[in-house]
Amino acid sequence: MSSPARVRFAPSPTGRLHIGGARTALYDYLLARQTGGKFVIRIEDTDRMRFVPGAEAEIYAALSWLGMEWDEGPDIGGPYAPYRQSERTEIYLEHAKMLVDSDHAYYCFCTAERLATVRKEQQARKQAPRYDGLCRRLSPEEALDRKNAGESHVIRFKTPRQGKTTGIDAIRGEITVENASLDDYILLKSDGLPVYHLAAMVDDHLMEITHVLRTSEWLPTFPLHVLIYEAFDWEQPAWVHMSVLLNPSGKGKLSKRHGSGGAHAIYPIELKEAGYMPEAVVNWLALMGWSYDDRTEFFSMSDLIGKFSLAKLNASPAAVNFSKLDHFNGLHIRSLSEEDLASRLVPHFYAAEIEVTVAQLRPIVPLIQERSRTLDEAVEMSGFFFRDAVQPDPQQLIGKNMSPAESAAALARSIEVIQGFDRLDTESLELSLRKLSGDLDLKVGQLFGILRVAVTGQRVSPPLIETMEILGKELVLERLKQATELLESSK
RNA sequence: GCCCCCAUCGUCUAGGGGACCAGGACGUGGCCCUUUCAAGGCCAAGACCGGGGUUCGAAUCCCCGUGGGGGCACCA
Repeated sequence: MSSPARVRFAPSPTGRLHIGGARTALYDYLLARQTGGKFVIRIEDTDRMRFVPGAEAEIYAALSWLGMEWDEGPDIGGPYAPYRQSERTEIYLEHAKMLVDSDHAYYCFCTAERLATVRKEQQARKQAPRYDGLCRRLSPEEALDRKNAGESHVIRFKTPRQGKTTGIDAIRGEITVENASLDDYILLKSDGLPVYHLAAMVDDHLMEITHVLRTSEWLPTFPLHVLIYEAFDWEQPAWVHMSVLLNPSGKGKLSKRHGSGGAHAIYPIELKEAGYMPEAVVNWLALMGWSYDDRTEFFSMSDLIGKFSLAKLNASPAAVNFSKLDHFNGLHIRSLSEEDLASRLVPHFYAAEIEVTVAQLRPIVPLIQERSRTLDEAVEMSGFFFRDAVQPDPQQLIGKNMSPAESAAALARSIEVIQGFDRLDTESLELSLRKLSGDLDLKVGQLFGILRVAVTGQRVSPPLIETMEILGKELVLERLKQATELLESSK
């Protein structure tokens, strides 16, 4: 184990937390827990225009649901508070001024309009859009005068015009760019608030972040960040640029909605509502861009904490595969205790307007645990247990290769057989019904199929005999009779 | 247009010069089991982007091409 890592998840509250962000947070969390370090949350809310109320709350909710507890953050504080960038504005201003004083940055008075014009001209000339350096040439005295006169200004980084800058990425090694390809990026906006390039660097340093995990979208400006650290004469953290998540088609960055036919949720909170379990989502997310070996794929959070390693992170982008999430969810459902599964099912039954208790659910859990891939699927399959009545499709009450009359007769004979029981017990009930199918010269599947639809109202259900036992003699007879009538009246 | 990154089955990946006529998983197809659906078991199809090097030897190293992704805001 390496020395304790201080890692931060630093989302901006501009929208909902999606699975890409959740995966970044997961790797942060794993690294922190594995090394006995700290997992901190920092909210990067320096963009007032894009601020979305409620976004921060959902970030917390999603991380909590996924099982990642943080050690420091805006809501719980910590030794490096405040953790919300909008509450740290003086710090950034102070640091921006430090860079001006050391000649690593300068005041710029260009208006947005001028910049737009310059950019347009450059693009027309097929040149890379970049600041033309007008204010970089101002003398410090003149700049200070204009600034003191109250002229609106920003602070720009004085990117070296010559040479190259190299940064070390933990996944890919050296990343080198020509400084000339970098811009004199704005560090502090005219509203006095910092931009990511300044705020994140300052905070990462001040908060003593040891590993910066972010997506590869930051690779192009990575050398700039290295330069900023150098300008402050700070020690570089370990830089880790993870690959981005792609749409299932492999075309383009993961976007809000997509789908071949149906759309899948890309927000953890929606996944939760759709019946996926946090353990499965974590397992699934962990494997998008990271792997352990050539065969192990089932991981609990504590497995991951033990086995995660930056060295096994993959540099190439990964297309999201939702059918694999279904698979993992099934795996995790099956790994739960029956008691646990029952209690997790309760809210999903409520969502389907079926009010049940864990105790009521307990007996049916063994019947559905092996055959459900999502919690919602389990509800769909077993909802009939708790509904007052079922509505079978008359067409489905007709057995395979059978006439309606033959089906009705089979139903009638089944009723007789069941009436002979004091209480339904699986062993003898199965024996009796199998015998009946022989007597009727039917295949077991034909008879059971009819009974299944009659009793559950569904073609797909848990095993028939066990289902009947749980339903009980009275209810089974009632539904069987109802089905018979349905068959008669639809002739 | 410029810059950066990436490149193994449809998808996620193992592989870091000989152990590879390339392994696992999802998905797909088939079979078995079977009261439906699952689960489980077995089997099958399915990939090293192309071209040059380096080397006795390249999926693995280098170069070029191509393809894909990302970035080029007073967003993050």
